[in-house]
Amino acid sequence: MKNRLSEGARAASAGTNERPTLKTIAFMTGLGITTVSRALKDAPDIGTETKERVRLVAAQIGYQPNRAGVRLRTGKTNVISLILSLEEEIMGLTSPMVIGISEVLAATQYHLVVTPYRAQGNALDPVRYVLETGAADGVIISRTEPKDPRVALMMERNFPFATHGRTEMGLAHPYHDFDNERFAYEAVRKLVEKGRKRLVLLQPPPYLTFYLHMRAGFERGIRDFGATAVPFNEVNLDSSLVDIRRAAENLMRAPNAPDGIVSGSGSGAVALVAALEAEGLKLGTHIDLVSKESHMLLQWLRPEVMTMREDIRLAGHELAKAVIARIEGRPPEELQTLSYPIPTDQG
Amino acid sequence: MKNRLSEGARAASAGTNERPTLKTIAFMTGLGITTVSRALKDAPDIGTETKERVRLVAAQIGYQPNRAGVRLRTGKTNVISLILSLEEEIMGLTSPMVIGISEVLAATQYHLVVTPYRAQGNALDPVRYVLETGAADGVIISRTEPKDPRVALMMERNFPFATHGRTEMGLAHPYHDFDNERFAYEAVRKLVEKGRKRLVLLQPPPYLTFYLHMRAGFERGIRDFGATAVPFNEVNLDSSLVDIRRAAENLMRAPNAPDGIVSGSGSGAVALVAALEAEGLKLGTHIDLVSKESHMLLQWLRPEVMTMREDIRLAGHELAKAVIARIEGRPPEELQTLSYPIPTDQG
DNA sequence: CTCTGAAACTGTAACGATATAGTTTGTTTG
DNA sequence: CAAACAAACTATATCGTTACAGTTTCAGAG
Repeated sequence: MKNRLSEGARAASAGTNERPTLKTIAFMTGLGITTVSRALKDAPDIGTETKERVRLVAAQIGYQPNRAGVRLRTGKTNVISLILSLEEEIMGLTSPMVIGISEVLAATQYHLVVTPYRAQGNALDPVRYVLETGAADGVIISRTEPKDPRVALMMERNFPFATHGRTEMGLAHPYHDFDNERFAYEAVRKLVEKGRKRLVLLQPPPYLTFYLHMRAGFERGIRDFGATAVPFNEVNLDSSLVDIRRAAENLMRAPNAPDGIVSGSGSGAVALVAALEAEGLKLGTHIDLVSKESHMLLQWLRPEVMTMREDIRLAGHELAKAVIARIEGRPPEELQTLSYPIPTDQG
Repeated sequence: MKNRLSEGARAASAGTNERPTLKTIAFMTGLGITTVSRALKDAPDIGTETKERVRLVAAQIGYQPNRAGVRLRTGKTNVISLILSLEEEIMGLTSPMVIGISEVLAATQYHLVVTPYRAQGNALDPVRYVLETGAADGVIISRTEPKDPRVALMMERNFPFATHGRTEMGLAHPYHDFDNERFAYEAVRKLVEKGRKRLVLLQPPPYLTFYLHMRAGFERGIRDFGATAVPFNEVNLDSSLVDIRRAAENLMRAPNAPDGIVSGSGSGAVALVAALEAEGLKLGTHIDLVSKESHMLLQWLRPEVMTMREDIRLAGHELAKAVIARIEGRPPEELQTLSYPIPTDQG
């Protein structure tokens, strides 16, 4: 008894600057540490009035559970890991994604840890790291492949995660995706409405799932609206802007050059525009361009380009909510969302 | 003895999937847990051959210290916290900054945690959070003010941090900054060389340190090169693009409109360009524009705009290296770096 | 042959939290 | 009135690591 009292006194009296722990509250309320812990968890075997008192004191002294203590004892990290490709910079998707996720996590106990990997070939490494070290309670990945080994691994281990992009493995998992099929289909429609017939798609690298979607939408559009697809496989959305520009310049000089282009990203469209103009072609006159974009810059500098917005920040919101729901045990089927191209006002 | 043996056996034999701990290694080598811990730390009271053996076994079974254990015992989190404004999205600085920091941290034991805050007025909250909960070993902040309360607080507590941007408090702390004075000075020089005389600056919000720098460079340029400064205080770099555009349109319609503009950011320049063109002005003919930019879009779509690059990814590198060095005890004076505007080839 | 000291190793407690298995108190019941 | 039970609370052990204070062993000194 005397023992506990003096320990408690130390915990409480250091006062001014020491961080309060359960022991501090236990001393202040005269209760046991276990009781305090259980009271704060609203356990059924603690008296109502006691819970009240404990909560009051805890709030008063600004108690916040020590994360290391909880993590060591329970394994719960209260961390969500965003695994991202360092190459993703090119697309500039990182900012709004990080911000979107942060906005949701800010209202929870979760922290966001960014775990990068260098090349597409190493995409599995950070996932393995998280699984092996238990570094997070949940993971968000992007750039999914139809048969994605990361998804396979996490499903097998029953580890909570959400993907930006879908897979095709017959496994239900949480995801958020942009409807690239629809985007490409509508893009073709717009071009054909402008009288364009020979169309090109600046597409994602072929191993990513959304390549399939965008390609499918493009081809469905070609069929439905009666246009012709011109091949353009020398570069893709992961290529450098310089390479895209060069390839596009060659394309436009070739016989049977296209008169309409669909670009899967805003930065890709910038390179395309540069190429077209270098070749002396005028947007809206000789050729038309429809592009997806996630910021507004293209819209402002080249209003002739028809754009459809993809809201990456929203994607961050959805993905964060999905992982958390998954951690809380909600079934994956309920955690799948799709967002649709937002048509931009044409000026 | 028998007791330890059986515990060790459990630790080791679970084998296939349990994560190895010091206990596992202790059992495998026949040593005590303390010895293993000290051996891995290369303590002087452990035999050379023993260290060798321990290291070998540890590597073999892929031992990685449990972060929660270390953190609970020592207080060392192995976390760097990047504190960022959710408003920063506008400028699109977040992507390359996060990536730059990640690239440096990847080679260390540190994880990157992103801690956001909503409005400029709440900038102190996340810093307090980190200090109070010991959530990180070091902090990176941006958008510094001349008298920055965050800097004051962390200096007072002797907490390791680095700032993106300088302060003016007579306190030496690690920072990385872009030389905005030089940028604005050179920008004015370029404009005057083009024959422009009446110049405007789209500047940062006045409470940030780099407002002072950019303003000083601009005014020094005005004096040295013999031009006139036209006031433009209705908007700043934090304003929405729509507001900047509207303000710029008004400005151009006013009597004594400027014939040269310096823009402190690429996205600001986009809004300015849109305004100029809406007013029927042609870049390079009626007016000239010099802008800082961190990506390449402006360069590609409006080569008439003279740009100077700011390498944010490099800033991330420098900041990450600086906090870590500070954590390791290096004096702040040695951890201050400046980067200079990178002139872009004009096409 | 004892003593000293260095080298090499180890047991114990503690960091803060929680799961588990209690204990205490008081009330109900047969 | 004893037995049974529920309500409210608590001691102990544990997660993995490290600081601290030992212990053991052996070589060399006296």
